[in-house]
Amino acid sequence: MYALVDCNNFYVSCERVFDPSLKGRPVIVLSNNDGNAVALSNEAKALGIPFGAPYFSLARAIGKYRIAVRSSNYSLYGDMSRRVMDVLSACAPEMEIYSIDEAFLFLGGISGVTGLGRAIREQVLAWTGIPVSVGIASSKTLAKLASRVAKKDPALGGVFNIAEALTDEVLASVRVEDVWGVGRQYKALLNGRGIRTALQLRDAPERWVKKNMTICGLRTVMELRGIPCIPLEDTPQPKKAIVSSRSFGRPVETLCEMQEAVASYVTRAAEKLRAQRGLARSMIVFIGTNPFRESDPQYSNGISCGFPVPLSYTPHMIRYGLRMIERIYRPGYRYKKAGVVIPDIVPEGERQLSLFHPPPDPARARLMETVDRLNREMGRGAVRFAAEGCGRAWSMRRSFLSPRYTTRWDEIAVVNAR
DNA sequence: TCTGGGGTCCTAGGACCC
DNA sequence: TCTGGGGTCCTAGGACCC
Repeated sequence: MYALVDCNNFYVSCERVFDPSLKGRPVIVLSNNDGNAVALSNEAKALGIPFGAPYFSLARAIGKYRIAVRSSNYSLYGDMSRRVMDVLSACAPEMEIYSIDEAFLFLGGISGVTGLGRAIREQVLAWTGIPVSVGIASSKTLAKLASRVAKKDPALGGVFNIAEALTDEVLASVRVEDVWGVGRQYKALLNGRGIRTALQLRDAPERWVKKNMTICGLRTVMELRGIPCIPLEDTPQPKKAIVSSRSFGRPVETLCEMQEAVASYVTRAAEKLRAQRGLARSMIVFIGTNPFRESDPQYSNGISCGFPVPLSYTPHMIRYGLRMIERIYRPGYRYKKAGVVIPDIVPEGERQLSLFHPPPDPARARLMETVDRLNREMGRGAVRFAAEGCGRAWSMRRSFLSPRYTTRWDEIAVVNAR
């Protein structure tokens, strides 16, 4: 048996733990750069605010319904996620952390799984303040579906074991696009064939599914039939690619500012790279204007560059990045976004040396270790490269940011100010 | 003034090899 | 008169997830 534990409205719940005045009110949390609503409290959902609505389009509703707004506070959400996962890891022999707010548990020969689900829910709530929904079933896809049902039906008390219900009725009540693995394109394809519910997808012909939805779609169907096909991945795999990109808080026009931004993104990507003990064989830099401003002249471009030897040394990578941005930058445009991709990572232990280049310098490796440790312990940006710039007027907007309650001493919650 | 960021996997087709 | 079979690697594009 598998359980899926899913935090309810996770970002909103994190904000509420430290700001109880948000309880019972409609609350939305915005994406980076205060772009779109990416988390909504139940009260906000009830007002009909759609997931992903652009912030500027919500101005009227926010005033009218006194909706509380927060910018994304990933320092806070990341730390709260770690706390939730810590609690969960003690509840089952095997666990897969699936996303910042979800984990699969493997409940192999455990009896009384529904009771265990209730205990897990109570413990997470008591120890972290985060409410969760628990779905239990014989496959991961069904467990996901069960947790959705648990979240939607308050009578279930947050826990639903699909084995204790009439499975056909449950599956008939779930729309096909709400099945894990069915997105927009497959919804259209399936609807066109008259398949509208999870039950109909479960009973669809295997050959047709394999042909039209690849082996992944077939796995989904088998999982809906209760046959587990998607294994639990209990050890996190190192990333095969690393991306670091951001939209700008305001349009950027000068090469100088673009270079600052690219240097910052390279720095961040290199940090992630070293964290997983990887080396970059190549790097891509891309830039673009704002496609939503159709009246503006549009330009976007990317450039890729292979390194003579794999590396993770930030100053060298910045030097490449600056050269690359010079090649694709064109004056006269209002740029909205830039980013850096490391598409092919090699493990540090498999470093291929070159006859024509000096071997890696241990002093440089120590320097990077020290920089990473300082930034880890004292907060990101404690040590920066000059190329990243100082003013950084282009950096992202976060107008409604809550304090980093759990990771910065100077922002810790105050219980009673008097 | 105004629309996010970071990932994964699968398939088809072409180049190339013996 | 007549021209196979099997395999790998790479890339682009498309689907999905949170």
